Amino acid sequence: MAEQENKQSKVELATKYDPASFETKWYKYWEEKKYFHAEVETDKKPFTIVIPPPNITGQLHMGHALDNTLQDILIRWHRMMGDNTLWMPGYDHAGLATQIKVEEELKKKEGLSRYDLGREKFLERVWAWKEQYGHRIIDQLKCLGVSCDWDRLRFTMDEGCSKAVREVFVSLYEKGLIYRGTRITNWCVHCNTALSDIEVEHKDDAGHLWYIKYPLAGKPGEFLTIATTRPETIPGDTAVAVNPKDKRYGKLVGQKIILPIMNREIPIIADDYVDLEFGTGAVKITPAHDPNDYEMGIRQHLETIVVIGMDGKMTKESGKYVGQDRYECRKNIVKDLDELGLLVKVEECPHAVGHCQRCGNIVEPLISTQWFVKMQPLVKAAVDCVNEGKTKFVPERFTKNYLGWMEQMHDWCISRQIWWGHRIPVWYCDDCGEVIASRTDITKCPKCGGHVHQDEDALDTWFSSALWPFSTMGWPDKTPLLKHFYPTSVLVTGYDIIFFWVARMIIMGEEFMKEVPFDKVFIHGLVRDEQGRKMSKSLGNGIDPLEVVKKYGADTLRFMLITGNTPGNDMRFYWNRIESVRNFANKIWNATRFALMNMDGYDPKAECAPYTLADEWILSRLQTAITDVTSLLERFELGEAGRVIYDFIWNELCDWYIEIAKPRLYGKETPAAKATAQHVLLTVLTGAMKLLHPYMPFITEEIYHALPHDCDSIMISPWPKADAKLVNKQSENAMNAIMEAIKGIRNMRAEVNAVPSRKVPATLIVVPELLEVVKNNAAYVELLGNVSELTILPAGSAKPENAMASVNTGVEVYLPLKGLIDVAAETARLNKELATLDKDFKRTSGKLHNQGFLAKAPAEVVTKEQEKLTEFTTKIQAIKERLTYLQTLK
RNA sequence: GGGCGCUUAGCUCAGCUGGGAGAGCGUCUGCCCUACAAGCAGAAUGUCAGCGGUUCGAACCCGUUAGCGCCCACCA
Repeated sequence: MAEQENKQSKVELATKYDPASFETKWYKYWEEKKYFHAEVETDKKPFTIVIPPPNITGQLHMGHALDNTLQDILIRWHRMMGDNTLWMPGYDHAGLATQIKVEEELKKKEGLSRYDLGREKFLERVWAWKEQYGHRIIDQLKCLGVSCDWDRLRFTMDEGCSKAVREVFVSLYEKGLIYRGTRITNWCVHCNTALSDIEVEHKDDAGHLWYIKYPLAGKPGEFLTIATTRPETIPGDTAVAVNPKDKRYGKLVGQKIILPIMNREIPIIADDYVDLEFGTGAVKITPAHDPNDYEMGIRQHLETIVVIGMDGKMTKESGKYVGQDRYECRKNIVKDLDELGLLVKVEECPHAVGHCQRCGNIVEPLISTQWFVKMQPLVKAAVDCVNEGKTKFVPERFTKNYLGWMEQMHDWCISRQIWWGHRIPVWYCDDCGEVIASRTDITKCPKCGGHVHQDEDALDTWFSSALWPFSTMGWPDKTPLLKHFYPTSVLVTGYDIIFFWVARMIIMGEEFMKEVPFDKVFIHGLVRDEQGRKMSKSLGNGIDPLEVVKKYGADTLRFMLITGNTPGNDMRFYWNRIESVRNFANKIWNATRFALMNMDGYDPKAECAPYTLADEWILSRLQTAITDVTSLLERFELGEAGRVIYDFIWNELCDWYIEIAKPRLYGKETPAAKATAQHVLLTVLTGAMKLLHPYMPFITEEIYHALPHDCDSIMISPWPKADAKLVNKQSENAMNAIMEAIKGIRNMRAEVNAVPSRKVPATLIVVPELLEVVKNNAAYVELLGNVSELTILPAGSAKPENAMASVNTGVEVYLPLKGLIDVAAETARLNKELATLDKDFKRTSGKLHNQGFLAKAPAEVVTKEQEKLTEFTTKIQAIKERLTYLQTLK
């Protein structure tokens, strides 16, 4: 029997948990077995997630690790639940970001700009770059263990996604929801392109407010003082405005001013926009360089003079400043005004200045011709569906964020003056001037047959991202995939891209699918460094997830990222938390080693003895864990669910059950008893591994295979279901009482520094309802309390003399430590306990004497309080008796 | 100018629909006991930011104040 060839017990596990030795192996195994792949199974419930596509420029960072672990947990859990589970992966061409990267490389290696190469050649380079690096992040994701359906890997610029982009663009154009217009927009003079509003980051700059005298025309020596933060735009002024209600300036409206330096006459006008309180109440108007002035220019029919060019340098309209950088010009103009005696004063004026999200340079509002999406008609459906709860944000507070942003959204500038991306599918006829938006490329004008040329610009990257939930599933074709898996179940992403991405997906989903793209939006926070700072390249404080995986394993990183924080909140990365999770993995590892060491002769069909109290208890606890974990996962409380699993494995299974089961497993009882213990241990360990699998896929798979198992992989094994027949509150209560008694013994032993090698006798005095069960399980107390001689007496029995006492629920414990009792210390200890109990007693008793409480509190709460009161009373009485007794020893 | 979040043990954070304050790390004590020293057993430590309210009962709900942080916003 010793050498019986058991398929399961021959697997040897190393003494220490070494994730590197098996993680790669299992990932390959899963891929080979096609476990990640999903086909449409119409008889099953679909569960779908589309990945937030990482950029091809990207390296995996902690944000990705968190985001994808969250998704993987949900995906693996649902797959085990038997759902038809699809995780659609892909990556993003990241237009501007990638272009900048390739341009930098080109500059560095060959000293060339993209213009030197020309569009076609440059794009070849970007595609080459994409081929070389694009897959890097995918491979990195695999190291984390994510179970995406890689057979369906998509790219925002692949044929299908491009087709969807064209369809959406042309369709919106035909509906009049995309238009081309010349207006003031955010312009990055460094990246040389227009930007949408949200690509501009507003940061407070330590600016100045310059007060400048503008001479009144025909009234020598008279001035109107204006205040400005941007003196370099003075050459472009075409008016000075005051508020019509402003009594100070009323009579000046209609008069002219001589624009300093330019010596050009401009009118003084009245406009409600002007704030009476700010500055001097008179404001210079530069329609070409300020969004508000631009609006006013239109209202008031003002001239528009462009003095800052698209390159950020002053134009010839600025006169002598031509060619100067805008900030160089600012200094010079201030200096010149000062010399002219027109500078009144300068004030500190911190104000928000827009910076380019990509390059960090200050964005310039400039007039250019761009393509826009008209948002107002699209917003309503996207707002309604959220208000109606068709899409729910988790945590809920982000709903308000979303709705607030939607309400005040301006039209979306979608054209970019870049080459890498989806080229705008619009052609212009050189002959008749016809503008043609087309789903397919055209070579001549459909109207006059004339020559056509395509719009030079590319689309905002987020335009294609907005279609991701359905473009990846084959839209605009009516595919079975789309029919079955759309809308997706949940979208997992950080709060930082709700506006960029989530909002736009909802808008496009509603418009083109007439359905929300996802039922739930699960929002998480940022991973910060130990000091709470954002991880960034410039700070150099980023921690490479792959480094963590290499040192500690993907499972450890995953579990650490998910636990100990709450959905939607930022978290900090702590190496010591990594270590503590690694210790947890090691704990599991060794518990499994222990189980395997004691599986000799294990036969699942062997005759078993009846369950012991500990068996009933741990099986009952497992059912509770299953119920709790499942319901927490349903509510997206992944951190709490993780904690429940951790506690169950470490504190209940390892600390108590395994210890208690040892004698049976060591064969110190009957073979049937051993078989039972083996069976229960395996059942519970396997159940726990299943619960843990979504969090720690690798170690659980390794262990699953080491133990007797039913499936080829834990990841396709069924998710545990709580068995009501195994829930046993009575056993739990009895076991709790015994555990408390053991703790009492341990506590007292520690007080007197009784070394484990020295066994001590003990006496238990037990209430009637527990007497039987404690007697039957005296062995637990002897074993874990390290007791030599255990005496069990019914309540009311005479208490042992010269003994330390510990009063627990239902069980009093006495350690007769001959001559060892330190009466003073013992008295102090008991007094302290008494004080705590006294407080508890008073609070509980107070409640029970409160008519309001008795009348209004739920019956079960009242009952519970009554039970507590009895407990406290008994304990207090016992302790008091001891104290009296101790007095006699003095 | 709006909106949101946070304030709980020395540190980092949990505490889910109100009903006896928790974890990890750190600290202290004792242990290499045949799964695990990446471990075991035990211990200490909290006016749950302040104030007011609702309630029989508040860390939790409402109001308010303070500190910190974030997001949005076209007042030069």
